[in-house]
Amino acid sequence: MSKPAALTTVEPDQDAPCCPPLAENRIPAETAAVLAPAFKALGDPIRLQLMSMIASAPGGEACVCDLTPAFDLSGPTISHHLKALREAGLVDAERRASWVYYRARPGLMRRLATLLTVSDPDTAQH
Amino acid sequence: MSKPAALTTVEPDQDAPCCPPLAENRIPAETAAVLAPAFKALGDPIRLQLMSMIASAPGGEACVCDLTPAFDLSGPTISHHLKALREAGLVDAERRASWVYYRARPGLMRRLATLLTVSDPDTAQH
DNA sequence: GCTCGGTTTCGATAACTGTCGAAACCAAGA
DNA sequence: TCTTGGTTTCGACAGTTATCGAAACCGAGC
Repeated sequence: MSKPAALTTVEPDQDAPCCPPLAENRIPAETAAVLAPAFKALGDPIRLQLMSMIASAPGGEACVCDLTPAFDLSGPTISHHLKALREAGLVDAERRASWVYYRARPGLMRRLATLLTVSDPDTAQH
Repeated sequence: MSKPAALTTVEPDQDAPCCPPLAENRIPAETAAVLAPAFKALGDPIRLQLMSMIASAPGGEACVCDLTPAFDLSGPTISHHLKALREAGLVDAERRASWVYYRARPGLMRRLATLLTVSDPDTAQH
């Protein structure tokens, strides 16, 4: 590994063919291994809020300089959480001038949402 | 605490009014604090598979005796993971005769799915 | 009541995570 | 080039988690 110059976005098979809901078929171990890290990344209140702030930001992107002061945490700690979201493939980072902007990657989010989809009890047809 | 007789199902505000998608409004800290533990519970490959096996089981319920041998892990370890899902409010457990059956709680799952919903790029109207 | 099979709890241990301050890095401007 | 402000990385520490074997628990059946 030749020092990938920071801000790398690891993407866990971002564009894989989308998965049927969790409740329809037993998901294979490989799929679980790929998707669990994304849920794990969302499994922290700070990261969940960060994700929401980024995804709901006007223009679809949020500056770290806006994210950091929204929490009672140090800069390094916020950076650490953002890195976790990045490595989970949930967000992308881009540096422009002095600031770094984060943007949500809807692909994986959509895949997770589909996985959790539960058939409506009324329209269910097992 | 007077020994709650095992198999307690802690439910994190299961029937709270459902939340708008993560990408539409910045979610408040309280909501994040309530929902993050559920994502965290799904953030482990074993638990994700367990959840899938339970939710997709015929009749909507799965016996621990069927779940345990599906993994190369000890009984106590599987029980530990099931407890995590229980405490996250994702599943319910019921003992019938000698066996314990697990059943998915669709309410919270639906809430999580809604939270992750991303508006389709085509039909988006920001 | 005693035993037995299934399941959970307990106690221990190794590995991981969240947090911080210090240091390094990077782009902009003086 | 030097400084400055924004961001990430490093190193450390406390708290949490995954895993196991042993022990306890709980119904069923003898």
